[in-house]
Amino acid sequence: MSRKPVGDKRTRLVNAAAKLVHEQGFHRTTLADISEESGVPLGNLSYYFKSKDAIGHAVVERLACAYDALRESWEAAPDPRDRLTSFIQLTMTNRDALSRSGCPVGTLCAELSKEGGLVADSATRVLGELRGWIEAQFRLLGKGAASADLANHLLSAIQGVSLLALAFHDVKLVEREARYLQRWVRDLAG
Amino acid sequence: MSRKPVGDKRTRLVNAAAKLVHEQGFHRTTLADISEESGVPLGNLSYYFKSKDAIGHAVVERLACAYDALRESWEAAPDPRDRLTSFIQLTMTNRDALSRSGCPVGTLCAELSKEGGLVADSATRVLGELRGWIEAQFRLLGKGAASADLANHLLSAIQGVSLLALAFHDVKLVEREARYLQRWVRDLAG
DNA sequence: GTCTATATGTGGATAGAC
DNA sequence: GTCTATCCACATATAGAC
Repeated sequence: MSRKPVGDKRTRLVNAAAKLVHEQGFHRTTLADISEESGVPLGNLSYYFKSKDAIGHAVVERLACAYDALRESWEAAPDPRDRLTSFIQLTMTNRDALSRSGCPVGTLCAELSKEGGLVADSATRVLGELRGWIEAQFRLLGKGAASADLANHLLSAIQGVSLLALAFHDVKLVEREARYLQRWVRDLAG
Repeated sequence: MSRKPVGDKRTRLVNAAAKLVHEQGFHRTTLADISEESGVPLGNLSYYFKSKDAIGHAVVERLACAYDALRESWEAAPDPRDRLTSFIQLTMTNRDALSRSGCPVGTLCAELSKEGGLVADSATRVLGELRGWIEAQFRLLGKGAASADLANHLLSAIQGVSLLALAFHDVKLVEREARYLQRWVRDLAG
């Protein structure tokens, strides 16, 4: 019952692809890059994925699962305000990666939404699920019909500061905006 | 003194490249695309630009000039609050293009900042000039040391909503966030 | 299932005639 | 200055041995 280095090859491929796509973007990441990073020979990729888009889709599915798990952990808190605080705290925790490579979902949407396609659509869906969850928290806070706008506003702020942090390579931007948003959530009437 | 269709070839090339880069992104735009869009034969591009990066740089310079002109027009208003309102109004005016292709500067930064290089740096500089101008308006409003944070907050909101509008292909997002920000600027104490 | 070798297409850049 | 034809590198995808 011997075990290979880290998980099965499919998992290693998706992990490698996720890392590279986040750091370099989807177009700039080649199958050769993924092969090297994962240690799986180039020609073997096609056994696990029939195309580069299929790898991209698997990467997005992996992100979707990660966000599912995060939301579940945030829901351990009974107060929706605390849940939103946890969400904002995530960007604070990841501020180094954000200022280096941006938001893994947001930059993917920005890069691929212009051309459309399966990967772009699934990345947008991940963003949409997150937005829906945020909106639900505002609803629980009694914001009613304004909840959708508030969710878009919060997600915009997070995505926007991630983009600025990436462009200016400035961690402090995330720190300051996160503090700003934490106050904003705390001070919301309701 | 006969005249060619629209301006000299160099200008036509940059205009075509700007349009395509905005709509498709930098990597996905090929020299062949630019050749076709501009009507300038492929092999002739090298006479005007020595590389694709040189074209990208010219496109960003064109954007920088456009924003210079915009800021100058906004400064016709003596009240900094009105100037900021004009800035926010710009995204409202361009909401259709934003929801189709995102912010011309922001998406370029998102795409290229991960790899660095001349084009990424100049795109970031355009964003920085805009940020500096916004900060100056807040300073004129007496916001003092908080002006930098306020500028980053406003620019983040604009960039964030542009990204969401692009991902979800939803014009209404821009309309609602613009209204939100207009109120925010109007209600700022000072 | 795993891998080497390669086919096929495309993109950026250039050579050189006019 | 302008344009046609082409080179070369590289990326995706596949063929087929083991």
